[in-house]
Amino acid sequence: MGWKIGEVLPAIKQNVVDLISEDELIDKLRRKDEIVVKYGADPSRPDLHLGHYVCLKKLRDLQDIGFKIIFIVGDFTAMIGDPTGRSKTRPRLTEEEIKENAKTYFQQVFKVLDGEKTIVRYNSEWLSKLTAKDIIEIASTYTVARMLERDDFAKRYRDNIPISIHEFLYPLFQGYDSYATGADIEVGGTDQVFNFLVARDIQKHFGQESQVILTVPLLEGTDGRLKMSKSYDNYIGLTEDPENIYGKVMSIPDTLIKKYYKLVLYYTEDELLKVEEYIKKDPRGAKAKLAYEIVKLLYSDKEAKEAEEHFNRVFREKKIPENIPEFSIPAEGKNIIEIIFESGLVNSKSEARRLITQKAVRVNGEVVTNIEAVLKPDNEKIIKVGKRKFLKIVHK
RNA sequence: GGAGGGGUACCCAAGCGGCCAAAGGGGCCAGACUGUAAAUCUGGUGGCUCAGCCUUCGCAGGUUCGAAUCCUGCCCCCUCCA
Repeated sequence: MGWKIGEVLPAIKQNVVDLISEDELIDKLRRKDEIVVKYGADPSRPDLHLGHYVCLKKLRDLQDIGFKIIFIVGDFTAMIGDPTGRSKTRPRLTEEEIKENAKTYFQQVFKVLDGEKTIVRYNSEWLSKLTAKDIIEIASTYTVARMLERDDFAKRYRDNIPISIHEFLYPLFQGYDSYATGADIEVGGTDQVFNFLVARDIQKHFGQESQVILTVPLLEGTDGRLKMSKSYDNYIGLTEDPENIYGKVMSIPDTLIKKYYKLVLYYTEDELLKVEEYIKKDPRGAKAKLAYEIVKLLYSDKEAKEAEEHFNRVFREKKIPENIPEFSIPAEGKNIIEIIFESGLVNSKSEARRLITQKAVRVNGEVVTNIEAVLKPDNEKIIKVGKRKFLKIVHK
């Protein structure tokens, strides 16, 4: 069949940071009819966010070109548990939990990738069969000095923060995954370059052609500083409801607007020039359009419209939202603190008390100042806590 | 294996017998100002039956009227030597 390199290459390179190396890629395209693309996923965290989307989108590009996507679920490492960092041991997952996570995982993944054409493999298939002898052979391909080149290892070593021996094994096993699947290309975020390079050496060691590395930029989260991640709580989840996605996009700093247009909406350079003008003229408008388009991308035009209407209603016009969770109280009434605690709006009664003291709680628009206040379900009452938590009081 | 240093709240980090629910910073929450932007200012940030009480300073005991602070044992981390 043969690839039209002139057409394929620009598509491959769009929104890519590292391509190691272009020559090798071209060489592979010339020689091979089937190009295997590997993507590794961590099943211990099944919630995907926009940061993952950037990567998945790139995989989709490659899938549309006609490459074969192999999606590897890292169930083996998830079962062992990877205590990266100081004292936090990652949860060890059982087989059932992994299967369960994988299910929700792929519901999200196949919003972007074509499920029919994607091959899913679990790395326990081959990793659990390795013998001590095999593992020593794999480990011998790398030196401690080279391992310490990895950014986070280097930093921890320098700062006297412990590094466990087995942590050195993970990059090696990831590399072995590439060998086991015969990967021609591996795709991931820029923070993966080191691991991907290890894979090249391991493939070579076992007499296989080295994979080409393709990395996409990391997307900063809603705080505008750190990469989007669940543990920084700055993420926009792919399965969050439209209202939340819209709201969260609206809360990103202006400096990020263009990047989101580029990486999530895949605007071309020409289009981005226009976006830049738009941002300069009307930053809020540019961001609202971004929020709209992202919801549309993940859901539909209809839901994007609704999310926008909801947002404008609640945050611009300061009106109450259309759908408010209800909480029933008995006819004789109930203390305000108990209401907002028991309904789950806050985590403790102390917190409820604090918020009232800070004038953050309103009933029908009136600031509540009295901690002792008792509400009765006689007429319609809407409680508002902070900027975005609402509760409707109903009779039991 | 030997010698020394260290484990404090979400994170970093002070405290080293009572005035410590524990300084300071970051983060986070709330309020003001806004465009749910940035910047800035203010307050808050263990729990509860909240002017009081209860639980927290690696874990378990002990000394004391009283311990995060002193003693003993254990666990973990770091550095140097081997």
